[in-house]
Amino acid sequence: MLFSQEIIQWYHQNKRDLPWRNTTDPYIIWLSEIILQQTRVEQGLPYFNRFVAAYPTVRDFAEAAEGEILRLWQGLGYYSRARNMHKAAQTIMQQYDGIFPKEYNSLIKLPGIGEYTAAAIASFSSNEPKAVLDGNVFRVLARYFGISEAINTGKGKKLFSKIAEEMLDKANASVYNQAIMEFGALQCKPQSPNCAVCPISIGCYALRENKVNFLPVKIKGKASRDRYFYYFIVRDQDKIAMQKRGSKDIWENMYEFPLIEYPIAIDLVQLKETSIFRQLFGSDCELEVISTPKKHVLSHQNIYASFIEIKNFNHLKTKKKVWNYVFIKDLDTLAKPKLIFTFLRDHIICNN
DNA sequence: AAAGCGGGGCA
DNA sequence: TGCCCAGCTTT
Repeated sequence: MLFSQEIIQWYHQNKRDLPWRNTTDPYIIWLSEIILQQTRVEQGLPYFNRFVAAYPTVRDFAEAAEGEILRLWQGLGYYSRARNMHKAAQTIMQQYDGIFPKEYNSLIKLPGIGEYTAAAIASFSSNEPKAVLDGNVFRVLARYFGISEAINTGKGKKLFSKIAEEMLDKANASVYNQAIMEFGALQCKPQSPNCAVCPISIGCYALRENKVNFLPVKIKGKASRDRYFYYFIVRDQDKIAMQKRGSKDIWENMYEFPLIEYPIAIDLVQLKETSIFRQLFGSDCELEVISTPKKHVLSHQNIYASFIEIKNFNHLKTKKKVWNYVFIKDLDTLAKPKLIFTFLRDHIICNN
């Protein structure tokens, strides 16, 4: 049997029942696809359900506030996805009269939609014959055909893209695309794939040559860099100082406590002597360490975060005019990075 | 072409 | 620990 037909048959027998598979509505499929970028199905599933409930139509999404969307996205990571979705939804209201496009060539122009996502939405919603190429497809193709070209170079992507298009069952693009991804996720897994019961083990290069654990090939990225964050808990009765992060760094537009970032790890005495600390808090307040340096790992950074409460703080004696104080009861309406909302939860300042 | 962007799960 | 996950955008 043909490669594509074997994969499709396997899919019909082994597929998971996932909510976004019961529709051809491109809006719903878009929600699921953006959420699932670089994200496991189990992690994304509860977010998908929340977004469908909160924004049943693309109009609802477009009319929401960015802060509300980010709050719903809180904890999922790669927050530019949420900001780009908001822009895309507004573009669809303006340029497509609120009708979510199904054509690859229209989808690819929307913010946050790249080649993979455009192919996925187009094929799932209207069976347009565009092959998806995600981490699963790279792995299945690399192993089955024995492709040792790296998957994260321009040359490699071009090569794999060509093979993916050749293997696509053009008359059944929707089912085939979902099938090969599901096959990669459940059967041809990164670690310990289930080669013993694989329907395409005959013909698999990697199994034959004992290279399953060496394919696909990926060029390693740069090592993570270390950053040292000193967060300050500044209370004013039933309020607490919060600030919104800017652009060109992690967690854009999300909220955190007043922060001093320092290039190296330092202790409280050194911290109080820094000019930035004096500008923010003066020199006659007391500090109490609430949480000693906690390592927060991102894909490309290690953040060592300390949480320090400022006592006896008189803002009138500093150059900084006023902090943005937020009622503690309103904290849960703000979108915060994981590092911040877990701190709040663990110290019972608010639930999330 | 390479870097930047989260958070979680698993061996 | 290192690697990977239904990748995209910016530099």
